[in-house]
Amino acid sequence: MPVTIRDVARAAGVSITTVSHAFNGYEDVGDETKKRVLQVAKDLNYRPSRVARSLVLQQTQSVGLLISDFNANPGSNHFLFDVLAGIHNRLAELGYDVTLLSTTTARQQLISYIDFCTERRLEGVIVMGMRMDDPYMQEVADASLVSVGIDLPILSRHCGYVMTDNVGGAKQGVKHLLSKNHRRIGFVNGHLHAVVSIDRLRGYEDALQDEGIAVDPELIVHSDFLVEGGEKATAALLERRPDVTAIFYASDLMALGGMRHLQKAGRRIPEDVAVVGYDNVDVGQWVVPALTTVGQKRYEMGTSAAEMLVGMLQRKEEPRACVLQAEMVIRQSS
Amino acid sequence: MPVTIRDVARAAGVSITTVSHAFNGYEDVGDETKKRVLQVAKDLNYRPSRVARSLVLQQTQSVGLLISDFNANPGSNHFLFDVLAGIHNRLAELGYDVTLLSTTTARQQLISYIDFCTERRLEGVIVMGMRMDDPYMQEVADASLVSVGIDLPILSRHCGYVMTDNVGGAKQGVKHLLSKNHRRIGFVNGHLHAVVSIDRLRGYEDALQDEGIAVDPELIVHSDFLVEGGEKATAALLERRPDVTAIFYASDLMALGGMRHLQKAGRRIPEDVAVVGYDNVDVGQWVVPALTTVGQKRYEMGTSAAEMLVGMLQRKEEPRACVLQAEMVIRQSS
DNA sequence: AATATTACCCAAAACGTTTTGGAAACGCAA
DNA sequence: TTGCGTTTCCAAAACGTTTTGGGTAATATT
Repeated sequence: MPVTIRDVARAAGVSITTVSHAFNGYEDVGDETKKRVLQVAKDLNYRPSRVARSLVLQQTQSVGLLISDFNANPGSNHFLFDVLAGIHNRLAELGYDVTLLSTTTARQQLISYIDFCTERRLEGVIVMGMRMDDPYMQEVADASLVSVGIDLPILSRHCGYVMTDNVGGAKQGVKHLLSKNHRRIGFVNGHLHAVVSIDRLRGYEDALQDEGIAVDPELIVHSDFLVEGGEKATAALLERRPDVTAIFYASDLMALGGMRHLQKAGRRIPEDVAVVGYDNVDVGQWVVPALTTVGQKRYEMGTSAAEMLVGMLQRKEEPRACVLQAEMVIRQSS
Repeated sequence: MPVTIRDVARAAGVSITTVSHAFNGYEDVGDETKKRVLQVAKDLNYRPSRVARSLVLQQTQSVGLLISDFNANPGSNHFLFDVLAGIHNRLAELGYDVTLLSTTTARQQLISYIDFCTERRLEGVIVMGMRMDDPYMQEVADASLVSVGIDLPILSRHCGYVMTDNVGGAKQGVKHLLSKNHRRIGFVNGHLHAVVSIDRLRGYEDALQDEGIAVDPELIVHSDFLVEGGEKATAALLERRPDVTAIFYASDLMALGGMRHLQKAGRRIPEDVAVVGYDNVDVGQWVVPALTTVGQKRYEMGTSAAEMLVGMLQRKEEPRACVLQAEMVIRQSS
């Protein structure tokens, strides 16, 4: 149905070789014929088939975007979408197509994500929204497929990653609190099998130690990154140490839950207890008081991942770890 | 580099025809050979090339997902992401790949989105996040490419759409307010060149008329769907009609802005002024008081769009308008 | 014994490109 | 005349599949 290079060749009275050459900037086609071919092609609305092109060139110029399980990440959609936008836009600029792929897809069809990619001859893949304990992690780790992970610190022969500096970010958040003269600062962390939790704990400890303050284990409590969890964790923390003057949360959602509990318990924010979250979710600017938080450069994470991937693809660059700085967003809760 | 059907054929000592037949469920291959071929294929890690397959079959089994300009929709990311998840998941189940595409991509490379799709031999396209006055709209309208729009009420020979019932939704929102005995209900609408604004106005009017209440033009004010706009519009409305007892907003963001102003102005919510929004953004459940709103079934919009598209593709179904019911989410602000 | 049927298998063409290795035509120098 | 460079063009192979239209041998039917 669609018009082929052969149609153009026939209509212009030349060979398909000539048409191909005219399109691809070869020098061995006369000015006169070149103009004619191009005109005919335009008239016929000719568009070269990428699939035929991919077949002969043995490269598809397209990469996969693996988003783990789409619905498994409630509350982090804003994050994923911004990163996705960055990935797509940069990749488009660089001439690559991006094909969506989720682990549910693969599971539904009982196919590994590697198989999915090789069938489609995807040249690389960017992975995001995946937890370290996801069974697919092993696959991306050992794969010979070129890949870069978002917030997945695995570095291997063909696999780089980009993430934000979580220890630095947490450190900034706590330092901010310290600068407001808080000394008994609670920390509500996420579960410890998440990489970010470990790093943020490090940042928390580092900030205190820089100031010569001993880390008090009673001030640290673990939760699950979500609102309810933050609420309960805050209750537990207040029970144990009613004298905290500030709480640093490893996620905004937990901070939101925490603020809810604090307000119920009659503590004013920030006068009685200051609150700092982590993630810079949209919600943060609409709660009262607006939430101080440390945010990630989401869009930039996407563009960086895109650039790293094509670097590995085109210039055979080594996979590396790209860590971006976090950015403090100071609002009214602290 | 990757292993081809020829490699398998050679290793199994059969022709490529036989390998192809063995893989595709033909009956004319012996049990013995079939088993051998499959085993060899597995050993060699053979994966049939989709691009070769697409070329000969003349169909790619993949569709485009056009997201207008990615960054042009601040605040509606959550919406787009959920829809995207629905689209992708359903499409994957139905055996289609989805390729990302934004109008910025096309603009960058000075290529129309139609050309983008035909070059890649995409079989159809789902369009979302686009405004009716976007210059690309004309293209999707006259395109011969099979397509379905999200929240884009254009119906043509090859083009269907899915959207939520905005007049019904607005009607529900206002009826809810009426049921709480409010009689002077303000309406902060979006700009009128957005289709949804016109429908929501209709719903507002219908609800009042059903109750025998005259529509008072002084109670209606236009804004821009965003927070600041809602804030100003609310100020203007209160100025003009200080006696309103409830306000219905055409977007949650405007409602958020409105609540901010109301609280500044010393009006209690919902005691003095009840508030109902539209969209069910995540934020809504975290502000105090939590925002009553009318929401769209975002994920379901995605799956519906996916189903409509493959219906048109595979069963030659006629393009149709699929309108989903809105759902009231009642919280504390009303 | 001849013929029809069945069960397996395969060669070759096709899909729409790119690229290689010339060929034809021409001008120019020997 | 011959030989040689240029310029402009093209035929054919290749990419990895699917599908058509057989073919061969063994078995069943007459």
